[in-house]
Amino acid sequence: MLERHMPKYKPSASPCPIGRASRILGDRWAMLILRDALLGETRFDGWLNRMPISRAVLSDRLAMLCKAGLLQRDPPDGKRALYRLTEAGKAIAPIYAEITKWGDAHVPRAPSSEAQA
Amino acid sequence: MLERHMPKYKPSASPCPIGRASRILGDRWAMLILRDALLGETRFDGWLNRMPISRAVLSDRLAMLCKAGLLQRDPPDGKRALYRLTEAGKAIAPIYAEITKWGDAHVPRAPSSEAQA
DNA sequence: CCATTAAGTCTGTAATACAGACTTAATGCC
DNA sequence: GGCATTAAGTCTGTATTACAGACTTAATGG
Repeated sequence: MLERHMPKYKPSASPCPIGRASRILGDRWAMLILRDALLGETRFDGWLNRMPISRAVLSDRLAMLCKAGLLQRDPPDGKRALYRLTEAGKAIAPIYAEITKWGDAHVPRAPSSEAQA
Repeated sequence: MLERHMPKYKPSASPCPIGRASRILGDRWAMLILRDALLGETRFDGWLNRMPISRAVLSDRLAMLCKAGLLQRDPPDGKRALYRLTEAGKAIAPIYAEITKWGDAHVPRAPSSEAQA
């Protein structure tokens, strides 16, 4: 059991709330995991099927989001767990509403190939 | 002139605006660069002095944000350039307002050591 | 009790990040 | 014009992180 990734989430001491938030939200997979959590996803394999993320990275990001206090693992250990949004996690909904507005208005879809998550 | 980084910004074909936006905003440095751009920063060395980012990565992210249409380099080539927010770039302000509210309410500051960007 | 499945870990390889030195062109000053 | 300064990078070598995909382990269902 070599603990190869341990950093997970290191909180920031920045006085700027965006600086602190960027440690959590400033990651492509974390943003997508939280989007699906807001849509009701709670299972490891659920996220795995929704987006092209590897098991190792999903495991890492879920642990990060738990440590940062946005998700809660239930039960805390063992295999068949649910990941649920905490109050802090649910509170990102307004951020996602604004990102949705902005993305719709200003980030055009790439022509084609395969549409990904 | 080995062009070692060329990917820069690859737009997403996802129908979900958050999926598309995550290619741009889902990066710690991009979030911080845009924050400072909203506060008026326009120069390469300005960002370099405001946050502990390396020159190579700053160069890469500014190019990405230009390619994604949030910043405009002026002049397009040459040395002493200004990076200015485009309309799409300025339009992220409401997102940052929500992140600020959320960060203030739900992301506590780490105890101490050095406060970073 | 046994098969299945959910939630991981492990291994090797490829990509990215980093610090810090180096380069090159525009600017200011005389 | 000539020359120092500075702004905006690139280059090199090393360390971290990501990735695909096989393997492991424990809970569940019958």
